[in-house]
Amino acid sequence: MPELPEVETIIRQLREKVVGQVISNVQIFRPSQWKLNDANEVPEKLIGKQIHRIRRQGKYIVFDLSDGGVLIIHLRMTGKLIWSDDDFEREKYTRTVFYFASGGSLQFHDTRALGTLLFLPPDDVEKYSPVVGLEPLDESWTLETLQERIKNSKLDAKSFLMDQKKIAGIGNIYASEILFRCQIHPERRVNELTDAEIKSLYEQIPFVLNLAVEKMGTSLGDGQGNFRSVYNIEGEFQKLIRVYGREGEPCFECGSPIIRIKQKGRSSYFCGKCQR
DNA sequence: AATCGTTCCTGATAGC
DNA sequence: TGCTATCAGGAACGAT
Repeated sequence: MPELPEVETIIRQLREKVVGQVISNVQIFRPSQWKLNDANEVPEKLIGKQIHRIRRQGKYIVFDLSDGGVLIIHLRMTGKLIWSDDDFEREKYTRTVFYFASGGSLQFHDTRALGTLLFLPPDDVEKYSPVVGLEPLDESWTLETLQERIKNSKLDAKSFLMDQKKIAGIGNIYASEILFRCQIHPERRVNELTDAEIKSLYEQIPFVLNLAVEKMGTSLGDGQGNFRSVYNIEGEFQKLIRVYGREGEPCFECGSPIIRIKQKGRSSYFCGKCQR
């Protein structure tokens, strides 16, 4: 499932292939995934537009077009963006394909079809922007701003990390991994954390996310959500996973079995001995 | 204003 | 064997 490191990996690879390119065609096989748009009108509005810049906002992929318009894609759980230099076989779950004037195409592939796409013409850009919280890899990431957000929240630590309006980009895998490295129990209320624990979060959140970017993301299991980058290759961070998906297996630090609980309907994995 | 529960979707898996 | 029920997950949405 693409979280910040996976989306960052994707946009870095997309920049090599797509910036400066002009969209020559758009094929839409699942119109319902286009939000706030009549999908029928999307191709004619996008054809001829040049990709000026590609950036990431939380887990959103944002394409800035040369005329001031914006294309926004969110991959949710199973979305993938796969580049092809030449002809390709359209797969069963290819939902939208973007073609480019100087050759090549980008397939939006999404098994569960929960991903979303959105086109904003120049006049509408101001009306809509993905609402995301602190960016852990930006200069705006400071101990003071994190402390302030934590003090004003009654959420448990896991839910706090997952809340995109608090911190942008952390999903289920990295939330568990970060809390393990900070030795914080996922059910602790954030506004009851010690200063040392908040400092640990402040340092470990960008550390873990940066490390995962270096490893080009996490590709776990062989299920629908298994991450692939733009060139259809796996990441390497799964080799560094300490707790996620390891229920019942021994903690690498102390040997006691990793525990799985549900918080807000999501699985959390942690070591009951190492995390307090 | 902050937080909670429901909904979207489909392949894999468990249970009968 | 073949069917049905449940689960996984992020975020928009409406309710509290």
